[in-house]
Amino acid sequence: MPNKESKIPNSTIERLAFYSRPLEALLKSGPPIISSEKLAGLCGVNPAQVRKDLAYFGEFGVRGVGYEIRDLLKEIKKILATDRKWTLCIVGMGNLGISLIENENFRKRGYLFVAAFDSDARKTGRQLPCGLTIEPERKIRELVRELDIEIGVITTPSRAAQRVTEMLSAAGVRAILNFAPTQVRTPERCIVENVDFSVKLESLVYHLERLYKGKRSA
Amino acid sequence: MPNKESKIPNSTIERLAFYSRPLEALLKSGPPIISSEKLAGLCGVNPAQVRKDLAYFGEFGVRGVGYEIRDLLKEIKKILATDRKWTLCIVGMGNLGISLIENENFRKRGYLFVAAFDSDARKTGRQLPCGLTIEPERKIRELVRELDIEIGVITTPSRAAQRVTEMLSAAGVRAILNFAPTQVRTPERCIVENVDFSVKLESLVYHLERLYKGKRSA
DNA sequence: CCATACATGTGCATTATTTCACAATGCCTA
DNA sequence: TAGGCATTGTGAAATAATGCACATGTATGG
Repeated sequence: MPNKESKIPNSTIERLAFYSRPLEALLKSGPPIISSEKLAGLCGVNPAQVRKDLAYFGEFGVRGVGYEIRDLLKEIKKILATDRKWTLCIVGMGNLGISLIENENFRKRGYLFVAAFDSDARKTGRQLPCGLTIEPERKIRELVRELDIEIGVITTPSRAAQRVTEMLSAAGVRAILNFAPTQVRTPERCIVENVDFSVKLESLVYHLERLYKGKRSA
Repeated sequence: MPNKESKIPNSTIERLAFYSRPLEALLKSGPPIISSEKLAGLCGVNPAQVRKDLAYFGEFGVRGVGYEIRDLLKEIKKILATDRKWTLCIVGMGNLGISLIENENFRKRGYLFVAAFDSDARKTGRQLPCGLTIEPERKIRELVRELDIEIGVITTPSRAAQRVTEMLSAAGVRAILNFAPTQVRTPERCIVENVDFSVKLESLVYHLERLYKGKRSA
């Protein structure tokens, strides 16, 4: 693995994650080999794209044959660093927070929620179905260190997101997944990814609207 | 508005939605005017990008001055077609489904959930806090027509996503927002947007891992 | 009424990403 | 062991997105 990795598009990384979905499904019930063309078809992308994305990281296929699904999946997981466990905490135990922490998919993929926080005193102390107890926000610092938490997930209202970001990164969290529909600024070396549902919705209605009124522009 | 719109990048559309967040906040408590530089700063993008994104749709600013926040927001909403109400339904009333349907942000932005479906007979008939009753999936066809539902939101497990997509699009839904971590194929003229949390998480851990091991590649 | 300051709108260069198209290469069969 | 088939890996072309830099136009102050 040379330093070819210097400039890998972020979209490649997201696609790798994306490829792994159908691969996992095929692992159970499919043939042992898949071609870039088949995989591309399943993911709705171009076959050359699949090959190029993989080529950034090595040669995983066999010419004239294809990719062994089992191996390919293992390689992708190694690349993405999902071949190990990650410890997470979540801040903001509203409906969304609860749905994430109870979501089996995360656990299955090695993302372990080990702490849950909320600022609301009526919620703290309550035990969740997954076994965790909701802690007050002031314990963030202590627990992040004690439990060696690497990633923080924010599911608070927008107005709290910046404050929580600062608490988390000050406590030593290295990355943040932010569900609040607001841009958070991170001090120093802390990575953020935003997930904003309504941005997707708005992109959807934009396109919808153009379809209604005949696409009479071309 | 000429046919300049023929080839507008999708990223422009998503950014427009993105710009509207800080604008809404500023509307309440800020000055009435903003420059592309300020807005860009708030959104973490390049000022020229902001101007170019807007320029696809018209001239909304005043040279030497900036953009009037109130007007700009109105224009963006017009562009995105969020200046009107949209009717939605949701399929899959697990934790995630509930958190979406109860989310006030959607209602405030004009996205109205008017029906909720689930295939589980233990859930159907139950009334939600928002007032809706969970309906069985077989009523999708009937209710989509009756209530003139334009957008379907899928929060089912992966294995059900494709089936539900087909039911929705057959019933006449024009667009689908899919939260299941799987690629759905839409028959004909139905638009899909996917929201996949774990893809974001995996992109996050990829970058995290590279930071740990010194970025000794450049 | 002119000069100055400021910020937009935009042509163009730059950079990034995607796709094509084909040489390289491993499998299989005879 | 050679020849044919299939599919990868990859340079080079095409396409797309971003950012610069400046001409254009507006407001303001003397």
